[in-house]
Amino acid sequence: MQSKELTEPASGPLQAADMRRPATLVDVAFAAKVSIATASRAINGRRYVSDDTRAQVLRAAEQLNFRPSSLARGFRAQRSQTVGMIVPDISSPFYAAALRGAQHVLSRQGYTVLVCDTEEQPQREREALDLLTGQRVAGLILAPVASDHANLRQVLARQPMALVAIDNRLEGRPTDTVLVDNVEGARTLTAHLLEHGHRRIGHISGILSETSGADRLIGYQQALADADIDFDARLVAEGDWSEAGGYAQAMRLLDTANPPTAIVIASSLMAVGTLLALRERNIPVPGSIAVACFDDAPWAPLIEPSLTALCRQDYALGAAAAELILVQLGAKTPRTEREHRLPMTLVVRRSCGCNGEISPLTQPA
Amino acid sequence: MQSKELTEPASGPLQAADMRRPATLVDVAFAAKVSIATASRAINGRRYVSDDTRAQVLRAAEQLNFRPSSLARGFRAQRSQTVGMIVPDISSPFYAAALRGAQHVLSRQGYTVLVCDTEEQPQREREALDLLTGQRVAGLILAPVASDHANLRQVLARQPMALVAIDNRLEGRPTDTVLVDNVEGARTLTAHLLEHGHRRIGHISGILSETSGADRLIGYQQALADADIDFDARLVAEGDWSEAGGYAQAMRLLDTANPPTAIVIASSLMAVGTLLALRERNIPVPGSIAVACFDDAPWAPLIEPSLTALCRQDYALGAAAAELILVQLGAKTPRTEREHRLPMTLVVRRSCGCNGEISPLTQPA
DNA sequence: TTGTAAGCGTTATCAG
DNA sequence: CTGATAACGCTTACAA
Repeated sequence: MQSKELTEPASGPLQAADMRRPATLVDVAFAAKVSIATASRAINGRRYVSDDTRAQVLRAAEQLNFRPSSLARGFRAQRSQTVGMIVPDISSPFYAAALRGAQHVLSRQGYTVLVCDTEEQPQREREALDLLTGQRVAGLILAPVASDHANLRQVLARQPMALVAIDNRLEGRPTDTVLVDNVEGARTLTAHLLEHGHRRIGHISGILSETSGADRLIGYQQALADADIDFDARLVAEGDWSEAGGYAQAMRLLDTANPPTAIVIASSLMAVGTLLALRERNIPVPGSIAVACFDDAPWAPLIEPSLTALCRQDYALGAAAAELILVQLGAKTPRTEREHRLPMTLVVRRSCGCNGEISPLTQPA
Repeated sequence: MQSKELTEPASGPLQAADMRRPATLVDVAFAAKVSIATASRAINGRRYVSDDTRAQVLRAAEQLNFRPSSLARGFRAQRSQTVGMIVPDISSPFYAAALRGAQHVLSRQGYTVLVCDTEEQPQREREALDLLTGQRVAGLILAPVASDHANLRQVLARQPMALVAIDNRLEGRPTDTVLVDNVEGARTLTAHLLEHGHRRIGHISGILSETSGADRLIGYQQALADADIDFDARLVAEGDWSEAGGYAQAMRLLDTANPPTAIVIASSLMAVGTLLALRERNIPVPGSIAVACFDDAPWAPLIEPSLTALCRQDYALGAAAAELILVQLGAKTPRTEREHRLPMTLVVRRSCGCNGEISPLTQPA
């Protein structure tokens, strides 16, 4: 008795393209003179639609500029075509590149990426989690800062959601994880400085409560052990990844009774701080103190002296995390490991004491 | 006759917190022994709810770990609490910082940010627009690359949506826009090199079909005109913002009959390319050729010679764009201009010929 | 092959 | 102040 009203949009059929309301499936069905079900099937490329009908519907959709509402779809599916990404600082080149990689992979499968920048605050990490939970994201790529993940566990208990940790391991919960091979990287850097003949090698570490920071320290210790050198805790200064932190910790090491002749630094930003400290003290690099660090950057070959650094593949890291999300969501992708550990490559320049060349470009795209 | 079934969730009341389905308003209402309508009012802090009832509802919500579904809300409102951001390269420090600024402002108002990276391809810009349109984003922050915005206009005709352009003007359509003062910046750089006594100043420009590239060229020309110097088109080489482009265009300028004695470069990345070219040719900087560029970077003080550059406030740019979105959405925010032109400040270092100091830090946070 | 109708969670309208 | 109910756009059993 009311089938006419049902197929016809409340505000009348769409005739002009300048209507103030996005076209809906009802509009399309009406224009193509079919039922909504048929229109839906045609749009989604399902079987059991005659070629004629399909063409008709697609033409109508085209004409009306129809864009299926992801909101309605997600609402019905109880899950949005959306993946959240929570990072401590999206303006950091590492996370920005990782985001790019993730977004590249995900957008190809029709997902969009919701970014949340926690500004390094656990409080904001919790807020972000709530926000994304409310959005019913299908998956979450998380670069954890807070070590307390009670609320994360709580959320996941009620919300089935693909989860991949990046950069740091998520302790206390088996989770797909993508990170760089921090232990091996630190071994490589330290071993390289050992090859230059250094025996008193310092380490400006990252934040040690983060697994990446801890792992880098472990690698440094392993390399020393491999060379039969006793570990001296006085040669380790805990930084906070930042340039200012690197500066401060470098000063601390320089002010010890017996300063190192070489330093392994856990980030290039801290290396910059260190170089500034050394410059201030008029200590020649690599002459009096050699330096090698993590996290190569585009400017590493240009500074004085050019930085010997480990190159990480941030884009690949984000892309790998996204792939893992897709795997968990059952999308079509190759099966992958539980913990991806991406290798890093040493880019030898001059700060370590080598005669590094002047290379025009540094990081692979 | 069925009110019992309606207030009680289909799968039975929620008792344990480990249910496999997020709590809904129905669950909360049931637990608080009120109607869904009342529960909704209580949750949303609306009037006409007794304090007792409200407390009861909030307690139930808390217990059940209730997170209102943004999907359902958005679906009902025909608009998500979401703002899209389309940029050509999110791993570029400028866009990354702008994203951070935007996300900071928007998340404080309960919005989340959907990022799309177009990888500089107009095709992907169109796809991103479709994706975000489907998501029924409330607003869109767009850093345009494609000059053809026909489809954008088409989309906007049917979808009411807050829109703010950043970085480049969106020609042919009055749009809120936030950009840096490109003309003034180029004038400043050029004038500074003029003060050093240079009369033959070249320009490695950005992409001239983008308004930022065009404006920078205009500023360069204006400064020359102000100094009564005739414009010589042979001194302008159109780059593409990239390091490789800067290298190539620098070589081109060097290979002309009468090379410039100073160069204004439209981006720091291109300046790096230029410096590498000059180094390759053994041309001392600033001795034989002085250099000054746009887009200061953290590593600018560390390279050899340290770069004289214009500092842009990317974070502020993103934040301003977000504010404009909020204004358009009628949220509570101060009224703002139609076109924001953020000033840039000249950071004098050594590549221009000044005796720039070694500053420990560069960019303001 | 096509059509009908239920239902996803929320808010708004209207009746009590 | 509170409760019942319709509606938002879409997918999907199920019916034809």
